[in-house]
Amino acid sequence: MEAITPNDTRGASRKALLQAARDLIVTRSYASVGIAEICAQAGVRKGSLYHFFPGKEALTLAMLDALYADFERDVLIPGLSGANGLRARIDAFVHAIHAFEARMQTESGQLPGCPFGNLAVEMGTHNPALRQAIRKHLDAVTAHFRAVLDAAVQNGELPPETDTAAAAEQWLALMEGILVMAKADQDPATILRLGPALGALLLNPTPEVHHER
Amino acid sequence: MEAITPNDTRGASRKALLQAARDLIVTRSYASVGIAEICAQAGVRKGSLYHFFPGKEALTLAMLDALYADFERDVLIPGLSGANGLRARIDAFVHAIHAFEARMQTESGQLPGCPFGNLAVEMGTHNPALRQAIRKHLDAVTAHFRAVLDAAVQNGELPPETDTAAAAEQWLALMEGILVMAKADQDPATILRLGPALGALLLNPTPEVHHER
DNA sequence: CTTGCACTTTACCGACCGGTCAACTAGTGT
DNA sequence: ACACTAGTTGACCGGTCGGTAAAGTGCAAG
Repeated sequence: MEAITPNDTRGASRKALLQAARDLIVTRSYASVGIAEICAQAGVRKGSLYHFFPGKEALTLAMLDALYADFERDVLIPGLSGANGLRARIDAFVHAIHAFEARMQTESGQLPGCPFGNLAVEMGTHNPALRQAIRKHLDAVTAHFRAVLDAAVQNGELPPETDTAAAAEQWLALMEGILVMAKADQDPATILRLGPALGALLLNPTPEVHHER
Repeated sequence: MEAITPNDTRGASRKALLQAARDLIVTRSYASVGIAEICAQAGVRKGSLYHFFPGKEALTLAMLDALYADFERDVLIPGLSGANGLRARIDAFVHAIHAFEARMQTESGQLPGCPFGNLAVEMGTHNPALRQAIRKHLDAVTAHFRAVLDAAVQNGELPPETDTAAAAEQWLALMEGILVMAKADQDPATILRLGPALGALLLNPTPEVHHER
């Protein structure tokens, strides 16, 4: 018999490795965290890691998938769908991000910024596999933003000719930039201070857009 | 006799080390570049590096000072002061950044993004000395942006009640975000595609600003 | 009882990490 | 001629890196 009780110890080491990799890499960086440290934190021997994953990169890829799933469930969807109206949704999203970063700083002593943006910056120039995986997750975030903007167009809160795809991309870019600044400050207040810029960017009729992509 | 001819070989190794550190760290990352590699690229033995610098961190700090000086001279000042009018200056700045990133990609095969933002992201959570040095350089960039915005207020292009300090910070945040996205894409076209967001953000009367800093 | 398999454990690999050291070289001022 | 010094050199340090290999463990199906 098999797979009837998935909630036993089967896969416990695998999960512990994914969680340890997440905790360490998110709060520091890919290169500064070693296999040995991940194994120690997970309470697993190195050989077991290589039983479940071909190597550090594959472990990180799997960790990012799980991280995005949790981020979508815990931050993205609740933060964007709670309120009604575009401005309220943007504000709610900013506060959801602020709460996430502030909690991380309380728990780990560090304000991590955006885990995906961080990895994109660190590995963008010399690890194509990781870069493309991150790119996919960022596109998924953009799709959520666009859905919110499309709803605002439907409501008449934004003019019907709004290029919601372009605006969603700008939304993500500004959010990433805000988190870079907050990380440089190591201060979650930076998120609240810069947050209003999102409203200024998204609630105004965007001038001529060169739609090239 | 001394210091009458600073253009001889005195300090040549030091300069070569700074340049090698810049080339390697800017196109990759701090952690992925080793002392040995920097020395090899500079044509200098390891012992000499430790004659001029106490260690890797100090070398990086000095490299960042030189990098900011060049960036200010070659990109910031020409890009911001050339044209007249706020919109034209923003556009010129975007194109200056685009040109810089496109040239870097041609020369080194990699689109590096913002070197300061990159280091802030990589070291922000676990190297306070580097983080604070980067914070200073980012503040210096913000001051340049603010001067441009103040001139626009003087011209009447922006309303007199504009909070130029806040707007300059938003300008930097959005620029950093655009460069994160461009690095994730490894495509300079992303800078031009997202560039118009800067105009949308800065040329509109920013709504209520919680001035807390 | 035995075979097979998923998983674990431990010892080990060569390469590289940042950093140290003492000896040496060459140019300078006295 | 001499001493001083800034700069250079190459050998060396302990520690860590990501990754490998082989033996061992426990459990479940036949």
